[in-house]
Amino acid sequence: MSWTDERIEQLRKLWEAGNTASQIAEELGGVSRNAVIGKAHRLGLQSRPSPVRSAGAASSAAPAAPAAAAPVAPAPVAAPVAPPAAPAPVAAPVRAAPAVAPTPAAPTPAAAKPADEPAPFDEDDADTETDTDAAPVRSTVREIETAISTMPVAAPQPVIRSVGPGGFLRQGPGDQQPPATPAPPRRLVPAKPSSDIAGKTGLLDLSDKICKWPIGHPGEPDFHFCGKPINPGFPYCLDHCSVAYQAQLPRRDRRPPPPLPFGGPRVR
DNA sequence: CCCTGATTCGC
DNA sequence: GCGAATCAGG
Repeated sequence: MSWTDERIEQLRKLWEAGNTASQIAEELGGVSRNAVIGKAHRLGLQSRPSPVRSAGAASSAAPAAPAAAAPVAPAPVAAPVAPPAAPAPVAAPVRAAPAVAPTPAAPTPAAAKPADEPAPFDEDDADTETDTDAAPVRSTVREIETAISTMPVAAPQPVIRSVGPGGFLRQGPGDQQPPATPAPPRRLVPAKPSSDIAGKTGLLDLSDKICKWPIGHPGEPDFHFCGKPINPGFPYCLDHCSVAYQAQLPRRDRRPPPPLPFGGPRVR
């Protein structure tokens, strides 16, 4: 994987936003943490508070700003509650709640990028979670511990929502609980060619004007698509957008996505 | 142990 | 220029 202009730009943004090298590496994909750090330095990106900083104080770069000016890596969970009285107005909450411009206006491709891909087929989550995740769970525990230990005692957690480009409310990390559209219980039914989909939006009826949210599952006799008018710029209607798109979390804080029912986008 | 960023150095 | 290996602090 090479450093294309896009990737360099992405690296710059993420680096300046205060993401760690590991997070950036995962975000970009195809590169290691070291690659990211190396590249960042070659690009002359300003170094950030490093564990190893103190040793060679005078060695190279500027002695890294007086402590107060660098609120860079806030506690994962508690961060956005009290923005530090620091210069940069926007940069603070990056880690816990990615700064998403609340402008409902024209969604730029970048801003419109949802939290990864929408994942309509998610009623399998529970299974996946209990069955397959042994390792991720451990790191999650660690993170929770860290979060707790760094959390202000009994801080009231305000509900923070960011507004997606279409104007819908993104779900916060804490409130993904009730999926707005609970998928119907799965029934295994042998695929039958045509059946009782009369009046419903079938595969062949899809266009870029209507919501492509699947109702039911492929192979079921009444499998069809939502078909309502889309939320402009998105493949789904307003309702389904609010289900499909959630605020971006740092990768390490996410559960691995459920296996896709079809070939995924790309395996890394 | 885990994490982090910085630096080195062979390619 | 690139990035793995290494270093070193938290």
